[in-house]
Amino acid sequence: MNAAAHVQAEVERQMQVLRRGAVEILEEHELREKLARSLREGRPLRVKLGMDPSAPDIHLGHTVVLRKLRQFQDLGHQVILVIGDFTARVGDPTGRKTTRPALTVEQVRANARTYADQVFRILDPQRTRLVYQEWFEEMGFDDVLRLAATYTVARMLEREDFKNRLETGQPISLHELFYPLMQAYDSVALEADVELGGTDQKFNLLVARDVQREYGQEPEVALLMPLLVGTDGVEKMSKSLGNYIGLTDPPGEMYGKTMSIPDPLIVPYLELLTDMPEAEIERIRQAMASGDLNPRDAKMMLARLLVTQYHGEAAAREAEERFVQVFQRRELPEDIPEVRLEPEMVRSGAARVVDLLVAAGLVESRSEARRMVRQGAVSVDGRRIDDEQAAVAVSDGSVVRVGRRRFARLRLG
RNA sequence: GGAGAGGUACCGAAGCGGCCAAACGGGGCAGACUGUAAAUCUGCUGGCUCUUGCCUUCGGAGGUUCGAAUCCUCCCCUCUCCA
Repeated sequence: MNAAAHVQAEVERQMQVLRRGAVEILEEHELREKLARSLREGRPLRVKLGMDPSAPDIHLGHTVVLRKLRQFQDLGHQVILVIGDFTARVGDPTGRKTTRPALTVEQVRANARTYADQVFRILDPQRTRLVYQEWFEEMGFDDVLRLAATYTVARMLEREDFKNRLETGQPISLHELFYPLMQAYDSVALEADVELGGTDQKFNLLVARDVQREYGQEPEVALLMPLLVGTDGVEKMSKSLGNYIGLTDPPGEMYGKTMSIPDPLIVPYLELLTDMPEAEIERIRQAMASGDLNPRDAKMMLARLLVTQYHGEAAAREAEERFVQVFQRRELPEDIPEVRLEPEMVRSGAARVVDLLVAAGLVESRSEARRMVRQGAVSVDGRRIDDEQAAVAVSDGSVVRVGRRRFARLRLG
């Protein structure tokens, strides 16, 4: 095989890896050319990802793109993470019905640090550059105008977010129109070869290509990954919607949350969040469709893979055992948090339910405690309590349970 | 600069002097059913007391009234049309 053929084969191999899960690559042939040139010249591609430092906690939704970056790294390329410290002070309008609040410099820096910690659970630090948007600090007004001149209002309003907000009478602050331009300029400043983003970033990435051209650069390739649907099965995963699985969630929680996702999410999750080979995913998909595989078991496989990835195999095994014990067999977990009761709460071996629930921190208010009791969600030592006034017999080690998943073990004296 | 419309609980949205802690829908929580899936059914969804009431809540600050989410004044914010 000659050199050219080698390059060709390697390009195809890389393309196959990079295409997994991707919704769209703009343009695919450009990526091929860039990869080929990179191989010929021995120069890694500069792959850019902008990170919004307004939400410091990373969840599995973010990892879809991060994992793709990791694949680039494993193929020998260079990743540049742009902490959007400057744009965070502007506020990204993406997917928002209203304007995001601007952050202070201190908030942004603090968030960026916690962000970085989590990011390196996925990325290879050796092949990652972490940068702030320093180039904006020294831009003069003439530079800003030059940037602004690269785009027209009409084109800016093509963007769906803006269009929707305009049509539904939602406010759009003037400065928000600058966000796509600023993100685009990042690519100019870094001379990015490739930029990653969720499909919601499509507009921004397209603007970046245009703006790069305006500045005489070769446009970057935009690689769009799907937005991960959250545990509710409807909305995209996000912290504010509460439908997320956090990277730092403890093993048990990570396992449990995964088990609560709707069935249609199993395959996409396997595809986007694990390294399971595509052929195997396809087998699982068919087995579920034909009824040979209970989706629950596929989900358990998924949950185990995810917990293994972030907490190790031992933790995953343990999480699974606990899950089976508590939720499938409805037994008590081993590690119930203990709560010490004030002696005066217990009179002749009994205490009022409401007091118990509040003292154990299982409910947020006395009213909620009453509601829970009325709805039959409360049990003490396995006996359901249905009278909110009841004084319940408790002893050292008694277990109070609210609903399916809230427990407390009482300690007296 | 001018003329209108509007800001209600987690979200959407009724209410327009007392019967409003505030209809209805969504979401969330709990129960039944289950695979912590989906679908379905039922209930709950400000706090404190405990069922009688009390306290906080309807953009903000004042005011009128026995009594205001509802009326008045000023302020803040948003939208639409005109210039």
